[in-house]
Amino acid sequence: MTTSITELAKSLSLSVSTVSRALNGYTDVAPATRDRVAAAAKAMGYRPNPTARRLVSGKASAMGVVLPSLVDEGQFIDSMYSRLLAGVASKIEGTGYHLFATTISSGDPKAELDLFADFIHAGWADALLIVRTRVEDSRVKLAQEAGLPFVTYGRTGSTQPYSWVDADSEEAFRQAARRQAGLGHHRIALLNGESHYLFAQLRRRGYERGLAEAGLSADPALVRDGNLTVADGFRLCRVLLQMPDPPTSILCASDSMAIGAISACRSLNLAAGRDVSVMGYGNSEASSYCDPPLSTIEHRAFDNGCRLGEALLRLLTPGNTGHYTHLEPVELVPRASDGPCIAA
Amino acid sequence: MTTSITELAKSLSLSVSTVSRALNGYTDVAPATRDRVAAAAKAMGYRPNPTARRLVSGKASAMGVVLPSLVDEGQFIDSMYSRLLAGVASKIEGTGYHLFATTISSGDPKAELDLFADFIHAGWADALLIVRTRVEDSRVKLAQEAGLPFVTYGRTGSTQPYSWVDADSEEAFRQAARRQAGLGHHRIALLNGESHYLFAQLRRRGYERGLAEAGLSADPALVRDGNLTVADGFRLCRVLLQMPDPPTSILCASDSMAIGAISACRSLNLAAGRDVSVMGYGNSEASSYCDPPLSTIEHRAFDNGCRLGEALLRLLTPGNTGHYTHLEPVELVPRASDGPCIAA
DNA sequence: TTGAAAGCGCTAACAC
DNA sequence: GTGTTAGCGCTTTCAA
Repeated sequence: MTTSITELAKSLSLSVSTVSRALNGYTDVAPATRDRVAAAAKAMGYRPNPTARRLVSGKASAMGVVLPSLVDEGQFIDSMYSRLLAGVASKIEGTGYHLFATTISSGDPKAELDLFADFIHAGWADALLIVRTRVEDSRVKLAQEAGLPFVTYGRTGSTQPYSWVDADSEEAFRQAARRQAGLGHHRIALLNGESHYLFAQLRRRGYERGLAEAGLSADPALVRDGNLTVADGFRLCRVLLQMPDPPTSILCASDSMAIGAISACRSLNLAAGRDVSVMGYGNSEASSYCDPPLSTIEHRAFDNGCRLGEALLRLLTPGNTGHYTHLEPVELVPRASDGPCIAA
Repeated sequence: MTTSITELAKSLSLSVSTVSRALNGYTDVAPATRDRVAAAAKAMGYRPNPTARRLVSGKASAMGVVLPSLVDEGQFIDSMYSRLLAGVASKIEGTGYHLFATTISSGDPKAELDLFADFIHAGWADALLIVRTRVEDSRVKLAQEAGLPFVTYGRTGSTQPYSWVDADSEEAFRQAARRQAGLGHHRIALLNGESHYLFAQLRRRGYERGLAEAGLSADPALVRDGNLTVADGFRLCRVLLQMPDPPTSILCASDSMAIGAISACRSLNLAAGRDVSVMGYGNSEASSYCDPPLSTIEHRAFDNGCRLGEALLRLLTPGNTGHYTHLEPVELVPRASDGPCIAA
C-alpha cells in the first residue's frame, strides 16, 4: 500500500539513513545516489509517513483552532469566524503548516474543558488559536500551563502576557453611541453578547462612555444580553420596543442581531431607519443587502485573521521573542437603518 | 514537561509494558499494581503521546473534512456547511474520534489537488468527508486510489460505488418550478450554482422537469450560473430583470442568492412577493427574517450532517460492508417572497 | 560518501 | 502477573 522508507532502501540496496538523507536534501550524499533515490521514490510513489516524522521531531506541523461550540445553535461556525479563518488560512498556506478547525461541544462546561485539555495534549497542533475569549478563560490558562504556544482573538482578564489580536469594539460602540446621540436619540439601547465574553464587556463600556460624553445617562434596562443570532436580535428587540418607555435607537452586537431587530420592528409596524434607529456590527455581506441596508461597523474580520495567522507563525519562528498584540481599529459604516430621532 | 510512559514506569520500578497494560485496562495485571499505576499516572499528569500511539496503531482516530476553498470569497465556510458540520460533529463526538475541518485553497486547480493529495497521505484522518462534489471529482478518485475511506456530501459522476448523502434537490426544484407554474408564472428563471457541481445539474434537471410537467418550455436564457452568494444573486437577478422579456419568477439555488435577488428587485423598484416571485433554497435562519420572508426549501443540513457522521462511523466499524447512501427528502417552505403572477 | 545503531513513545507477542 | 523483546517509520549521531 504505502511504501515505507525501508522498502525503498531495500529496493535500492541502500541503507535507510542514506535514503533519508538523500530525500531530505543533505549535502553529504553522492549526486548520483541522490538522483537514483529520487527517481525510485517517485516511481514507487513514496511518501514519508508524517506520523513517524512527528514522533521523532516532536512537531505536528499544524495549527489548530478550537471553535466555541455552536452545535446547540445548529452551527459549526458563524460567518464572522468564517471570514476570520479565511484570513488565517491565507497566511498559513504555503508555510508547511496545516490549519485545522475543530469544535468542542458539550453542554457541561467542565466536560468541555476536559475536551479542550485532551485536544491540547493530543499533540495535533504546534500552536493554537483561541477565539471568542471569555473574561475568565480557562482555555488560556490550560494552554499556558501546557506550554503550548497560542494566540487569542479577543482579550481576556488574564494577567499573564500572551499574544492576541482584537478589534477595538470598545471604541466602535463609543462612536456608535455618540452617533445616535448626535442624531437626537436619548434612549439608546444595546443588544449585547453575554457578559462573560470580554468583547461584550468592552462594547458595553464603550457604549456607556459614548453616552456619557454626549451627556446622556445610561439606563441598565436598555442593555440586554443574548447570543449573537438573528433569533435573539428579534426576541430582545421586541422586548425593548414593548417597554413602557422604549428606546428609539438600538445598537446591536452583531449584524445578525440587527437583522433580527429590523424584523422585530417590522413585526410591530415600526420601520427601522425611520421610526427606530438600528445599528449592527460586523459589516457582513447580508448587511448591505437587507432592507433597509444596515448601518453597521466594519471590523475587518479577514484582516484580523491575517494578523492572527502572522502571530501564529511568529510564535513558531525560533528567534521569536515577546508577545504580539494588535488592536485593529474599526470604522462606522452608516447606511439606512439608522436616522434622526423622530420623537425629538 | 510531558511525562512519558518510560519515566512513569521507572518511577514505579515497573516495566513499560506492565504500565501500558495497566493503563489500557488489560485484565492480566494485579489489581494492586493497576491502582498504583493509575495513582502515579494521575499524580505525574501522565498522558499517552498520541503520535506514538498513532504510529504503532496506524490509526489517526480522527475524521477530516476538506472544505472547498472560499478564501477568495473571504470565507472559510458558508453557513450551510456550518450547519452540516454541526450535525457531523454531534455524531462524532464521544466516539473517540476527532473531527477536523481544513480548507485547501489555491487559485490553481492542479495545485489544489496536490494539496488534497498531501492531506490524504499526511495521515491526519482515518476517514474523509468530501463536500461540494463536482461531476468529475478528482478528490473522490484520489481518495479511492489511496484506499482512504470517505463519504461525500453530494454525488458525483463516478461509476465506482461509494458512500454518499445528498439532499434531493432535483425533486426540490421540480416542485418549486411546478409551484411557480401553478401560481400562473410562465417565465420562470433559475439562478443556479456553477454547472460543474453535480447539485447544479440536478437542480436544473428538476427545474426543467417541473416546467415540462406544467407544459412550459424552458428558456436557456433564464438559467444563469453563479456562486451561491448574496452578491451574485443580486448581480444575476438584475441581469434577468433587465432582459427585454424578463422572468416573473426566480428560483435561486441558495437563500443567500435569493436575498440578493430580493435586493435586486428593490433596486429596480420591484417588490419581491408582489411584482416578482422569488424562492430560495436552504431555509437558513436569515430566510425567515428578511423582508419579505423568503419562500424557500428546507433541506435539513443538520440532519444530513448526522447521516454523514453515521456513515463515517460505519466506514470505520470493522464489520462494515457495502456502501451507505442516503437521499434526504426536501420540503417546500412557502412564505411571502413568491406569489401569483400579476402579469397573468 | 555511506552504513550501523540508537531512539522518538508506545503497543503487543512471547517468555518467564 | 510481570518483564523482555521487537517493531511502527523515520531522523540523526557516530563510525567506517
